[in-house]
Amino acid sequence: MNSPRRAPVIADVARAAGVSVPTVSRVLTGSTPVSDEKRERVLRAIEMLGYRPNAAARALVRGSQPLVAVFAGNTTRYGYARTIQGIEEAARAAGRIVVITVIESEDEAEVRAAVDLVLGQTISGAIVLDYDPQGATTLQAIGDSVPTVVATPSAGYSTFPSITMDDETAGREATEYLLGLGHRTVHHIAIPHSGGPGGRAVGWRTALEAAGAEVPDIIGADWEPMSGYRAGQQLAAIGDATAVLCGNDELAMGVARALAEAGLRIPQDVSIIGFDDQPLAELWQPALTTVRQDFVELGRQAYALLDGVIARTTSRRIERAKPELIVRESTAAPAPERLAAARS
Amino acid sequence: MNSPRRAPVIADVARAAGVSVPTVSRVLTGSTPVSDEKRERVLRAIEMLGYRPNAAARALVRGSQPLVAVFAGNTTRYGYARTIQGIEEAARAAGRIVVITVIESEDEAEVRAAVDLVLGQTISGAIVLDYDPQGATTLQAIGDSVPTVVATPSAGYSTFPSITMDDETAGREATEYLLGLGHRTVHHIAIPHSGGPGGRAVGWRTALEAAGAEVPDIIGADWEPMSGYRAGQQLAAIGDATAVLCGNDELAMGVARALAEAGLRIPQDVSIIGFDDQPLAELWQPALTTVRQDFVELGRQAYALLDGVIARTTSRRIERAKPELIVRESTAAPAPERLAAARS
DNA sequence: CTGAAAGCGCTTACAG
DNA sequence: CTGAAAGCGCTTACAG
Repeated sequence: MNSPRRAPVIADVARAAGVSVPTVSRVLTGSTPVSDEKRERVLRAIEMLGYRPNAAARALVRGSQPLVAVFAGNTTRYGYARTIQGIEEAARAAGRIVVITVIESEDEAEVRAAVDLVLGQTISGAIVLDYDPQGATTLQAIGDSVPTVVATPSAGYSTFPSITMDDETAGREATEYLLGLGHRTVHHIAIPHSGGPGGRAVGWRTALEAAGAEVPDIIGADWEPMSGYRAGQQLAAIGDATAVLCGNDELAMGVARALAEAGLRIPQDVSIIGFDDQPLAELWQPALTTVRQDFVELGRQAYALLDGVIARTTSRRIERAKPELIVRESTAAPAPERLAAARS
Repeated sequence: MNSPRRAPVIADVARAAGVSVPTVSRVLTGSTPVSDEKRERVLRAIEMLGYRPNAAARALVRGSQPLVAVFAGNTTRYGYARTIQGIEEAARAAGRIVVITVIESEDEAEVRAAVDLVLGQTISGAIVLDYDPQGATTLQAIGDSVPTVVATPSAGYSTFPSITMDDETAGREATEYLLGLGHRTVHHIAIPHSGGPGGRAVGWRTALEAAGAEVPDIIGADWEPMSGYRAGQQLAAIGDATAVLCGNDELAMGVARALAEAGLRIPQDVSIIGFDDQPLAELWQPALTTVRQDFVELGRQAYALLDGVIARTTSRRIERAKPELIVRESTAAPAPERLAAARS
């Protein structure tokens, strides 16, 4: 049942249908009219033989395959996974298939090897998920060899057409919300590389400075919940923190657990805001206030942009997907006694 | 910076190096020895021109591309995402790239369209993630057109070479553990399609029957936490439940929230076991007892198996990845008063 | 509308 | 070790 035999080729179809090879090709591509009678015969032969055009041969003459390459630092973290989902959906709907490559390190040789492997394919275009430093290295390795588009959380300085989420505004608004609740300042537990231009940390700092609030040191973390847990322990040790903005929801959950273990109540003692609104955020106890990001839509837009770039209809348009603050149970005005304690 | 120009072809390299085209091909493939001097010249020309072999041309003569297709019902859910991660890692290490296609529905025409799109490519092989009913439909659409392997949670009856997790044993052991703690019976909140041969529900039922325990009706759910929440509300309404085995961790978390809202304590009133050990499970409060599944490893094994099938070294070997029960805080012996209440 | 011819960029025998 | 030739399976002008 699973031992491949020689697949039929276009000549087999032509023979079976009693027409020439180009005629079969014409009914396949629809490029030129074909008489109803011959078309019928061809279609029947295709059906009978189970013929499928050889994409490699087609690509060789056409110059490209209906392949779109996605380069990502990761495929399982929430933002990446969702963006990829959006890209795949849009690509499939457009009749293109997506090859996905994980760029694990920033090492130039490794990046180049991974990129070359893919660029050896006659792909139609590439989408780079520029959520981390590998993104820039990848873009450099791709160069101008293929139409390329980038999806990025922060409005960087990329020369490539790109779709960005407005992370800076998101960070600013979340911080302003907390400040508006009466918090003296807001701590920030950051995912890696979010301090660059247009990043969350920039918006957070801007809001703090505009309000004349003290700007605490950023507590660094990675993307994993356990890292948030450790950051939460640091935060608890600070003692006077009443509000914290976390780089993603997993971090926020880790922080929440660490604070709870330290005897702090959420939101009475400390308010927490996450980022992403992943499915568990609303079920967490207390339900997480968070900045929702529509990654699936970002992915769809990235595909659409690439489509335009390939067709040369668009070039360097920058779209922005708007993040949205979802207020739930993990944020509140600071308790007066906690504020007083902090003051002392 | 992003406008492609004509890419150099092998003839350009040959000309620049002052050798014939086949000689360039020989240094590229290493199929036949080439004099050091010419090899040097060729390598230099390749470097200078930035030449990359055209994979479509290569595929046309070789009959296949270094492409492995992955068909999955979903790319973002924990098990799927992790399995895909394992496949991608292994494939990249072996110099193959992976195209991923989501099969959304069971509709035969849709499945066939998606499969045909991919099979049109001269791929080396395919891996089907048979975690849902689409899996079977996909396998049928692929037929014997290409070397194919399946990764599945339950030891089904597939005629394709496959890697399975031993879901039945996992379900049985988790249930036995709960029974051993003193619970009278164990409820089951099931993800879709887990009741088939080799499935979790089978192991659960087996353990219950072996212990002479009552077998409660299965509460159906999907994979999302909110669905677990609703199932948890149903469970709370039952009143006498003291233990529940959930089809995945997200479900377990939803259940936990619903039970907590109903005033039930975990684990004093109700013990909960999840499935997967996703990263948040250990941070949940109380930390979730769960059945850990190594999906990344499952993915790697699936790739290795496919590799063997392509090379005709292996054929229908069945591997089993062993799930492991991780005991944490969400399970305990039932409280005597709760047992008494249940009895009345 | 339709067939014969050429060509896409490579690799693989075939002769040396 | 190396070049000239053929061929992989398609599509695209070119003539009718």
